[in-house]
Amino acid sequence: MTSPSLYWLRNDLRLSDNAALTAAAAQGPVIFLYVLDDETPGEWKLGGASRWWLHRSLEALGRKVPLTLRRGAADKVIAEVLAETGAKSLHFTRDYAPWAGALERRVKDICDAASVACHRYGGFLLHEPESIRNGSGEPYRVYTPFSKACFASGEPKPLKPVPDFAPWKGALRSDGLQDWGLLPTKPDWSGGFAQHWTPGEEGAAQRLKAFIADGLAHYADERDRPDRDVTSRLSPHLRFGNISPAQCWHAVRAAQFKAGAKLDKTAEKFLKEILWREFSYHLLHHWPTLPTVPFRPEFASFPWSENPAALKAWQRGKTGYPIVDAGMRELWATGTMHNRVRMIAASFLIKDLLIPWAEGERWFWDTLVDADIGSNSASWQWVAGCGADAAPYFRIFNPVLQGEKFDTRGAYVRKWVPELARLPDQFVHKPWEAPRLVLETAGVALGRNYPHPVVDHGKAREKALAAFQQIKGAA
DNA sequence: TGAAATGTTGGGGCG
DNA sequence: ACGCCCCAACATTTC
Repeated sequence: MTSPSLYWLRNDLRLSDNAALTAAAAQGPVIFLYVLDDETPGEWKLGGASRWWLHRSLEALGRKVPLTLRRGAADKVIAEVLAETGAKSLHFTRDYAPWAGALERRVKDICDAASVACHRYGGFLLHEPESIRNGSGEPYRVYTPFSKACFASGEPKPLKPVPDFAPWKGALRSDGLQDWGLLPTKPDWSGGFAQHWTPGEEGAAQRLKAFIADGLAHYADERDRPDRDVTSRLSPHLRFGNISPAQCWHAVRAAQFKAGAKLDKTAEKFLKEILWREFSYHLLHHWPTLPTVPFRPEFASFPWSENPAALKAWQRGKTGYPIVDAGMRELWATGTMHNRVRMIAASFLIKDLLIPWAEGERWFWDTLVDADIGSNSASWQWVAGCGADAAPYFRIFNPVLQGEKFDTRGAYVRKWVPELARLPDQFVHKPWEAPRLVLETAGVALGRNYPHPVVDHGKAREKALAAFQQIKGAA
């Protein structure tokens, strides 16, 4: 009888374009093992929204293949399963989190000791972080040359179809998915999530198809508009590997090719966003302290504020700045936030409230369904001005102007901040400027059913610039 | 993948 | 008719 091959599922919860599964299937009957690992040292335990997505993804995958679910430190669990099954090979997709390298080395040692062939594959990224280097052999610290190097390295490899595989028939203990408690109970805040998302491989494929049909043509022009619906919303699918970046890339290229030159600009724009994800992981891999330590060392002495009340107002969408509050409420209700609004809300936390970026990073980690250790930390550092190739610190968003520019008629604000829905366009991004009568007519009572601004943006901006002066020249 | 402050220009009102 | 001023509109610089 052929001995089974062990396929360790990680952030690759799909069957198609999956190098690890393809190789495992070629070796023998496949054991599909997923380990819920809250124990590996140094790891960031999954946040609440991510756990919801994980549950739904595993549920979807479990309808197609028999899953073995175990809980514990992944290396220990793998050792157990190898011993229980006599599997002779292990296959997995590599991960780039700061704690993952050591874990993968321990797994390799376990395999070596048990004479099991250990195989590691890429696929979570288009380019392995080691493979993209600048002229002097260093990792890139600037996005634009990085992205050019990616484009220059050619198109991603052809996609792998779902392999023929035979699930292993041996008896193997598995936890019940329900018993993992990944879904919220008291209270169950996930109602809005189910309306917005279909986690899993099928959902990802449908989302990609819908994006190419409905969003891509306007992506370049309207991707910054939260009142439109042109973004791909693929990020959580990519985060958990419901889809691979190569699948997204090839599908967009195919649509571009089919449309003649018509989609060239907009397709390029989308591919560049995929490359921001690559860049984030490139940085994370080469600078593994990215989640906690400012990339630019002078920011270590930045005079941040302690302000628990303001932090809470931000988290709950009660800052009194409509575009910020709309974003934070969208996040709470759906597990996502439009990209432009993420920048505005993050800038507000960091620069208007002077709260450390890591507080925002932590909140997003818990509330975003696409919370991702690479993109999350790189993006927070980017907004804070302390990251690699970051926005300059003094680029401080004005939440009113940003709202007026990108949510021109306030449709996005009205959707997520219904207490402002009846304000005229002119005041929907700055209710404090509306005359008393206008507020009354719209049913807005500032300080009662919608907060006064927690800070005055003009003064907050001055304060932020002064704080920045304190670290200028420091290192 | 900004915003605000400051500088420059040019058309029109007006003495 | 001409110069002067005002001030949008646009451009540049600074944070």
